[in-house]
Amino acid sequence: MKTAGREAWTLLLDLWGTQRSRVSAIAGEVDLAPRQMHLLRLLDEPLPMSRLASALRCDPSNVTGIVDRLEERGLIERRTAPDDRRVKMLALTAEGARVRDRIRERWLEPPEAIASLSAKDQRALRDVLRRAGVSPAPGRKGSPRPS
Amino acid sequence: MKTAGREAWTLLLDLWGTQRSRVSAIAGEVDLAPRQMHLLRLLDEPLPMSRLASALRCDPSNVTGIVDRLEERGLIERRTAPDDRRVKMLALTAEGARVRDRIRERWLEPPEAIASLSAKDQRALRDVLRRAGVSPAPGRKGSPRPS
DNA sequence: TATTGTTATACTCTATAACTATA
DNA sequence: TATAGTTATAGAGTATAACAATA
Repeated sequence: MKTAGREAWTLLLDLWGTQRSRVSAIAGEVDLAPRQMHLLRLLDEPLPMSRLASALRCDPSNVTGIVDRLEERGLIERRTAPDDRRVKMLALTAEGARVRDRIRERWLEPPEAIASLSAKDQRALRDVLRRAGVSPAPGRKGSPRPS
Repeated sequence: MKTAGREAWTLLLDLWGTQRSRVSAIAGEVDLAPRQMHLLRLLDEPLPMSRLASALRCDPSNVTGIVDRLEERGLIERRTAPDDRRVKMLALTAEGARVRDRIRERWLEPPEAIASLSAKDQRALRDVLRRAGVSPAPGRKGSPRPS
């Protein structure tokens, strides 16, 4: 009964496992630590630091350090929000946007296991996952599950 | 053309993103740090430390510390291999096996997004992923892609 | 009073390089 | 010489709690 769901999940976890090396590899290519790479990857429009903390699913106090290092590298900058001077908006510099684009390009490239599927299987996979109603991380466009 | 594969991959990454909180949650339930939880999760038969390093995809020097903490907690023990006295086999204690079982039970429980799919969709997902030929992590049984 | 971000603290994870004890 | 594991080191991520500035 639930067997198919459980096996599907196990296979997803295995596929996920192979991605650990990918994260290090991509981070290494742009000479950033993994979390710094992820923060940059998630940034489009300027966002308050608190939003990044929830996108990265970590405590807000961590974001301070990650942002410090990205700012030292000249990839992002902190801008005090005009309407509420407590919040700081994180904005990409021109260089930061270039690095982010490079990260995304690599990040969104499907791994061999997915790329080698037949076109039909790829469509089937996409359709099932759409129906699974996964909500994208904050900072990304996309339509969450209909209510 | 490649659009379906790319969208499928994006959806998988989103689903993956939701698992970060799950890891912390499960680790918290058994009062272990995330990597300690993962090492325990991967252990069945006694394995040399080097095998765990590759299963965890990290440098062997890290395994020393992770194992130290698990050993202090009485969850695993180091046994010198009789045939090659350089290698240390990691073996679960009785308590370690109990904790590992609890971790696995939670770990293999499909998240809401998968569990709420129709039985038909779950089977379709499983079948496509089987065809994707993902190899499981070392230390697990399972048939890798047929050659 | 409540909230945003920072700091201080203590711990864990990380890779690199040098070391040991075996082989 | 080569390999399995350790130690030392330095840097990064992690949550908690206390704090400043602002609301």
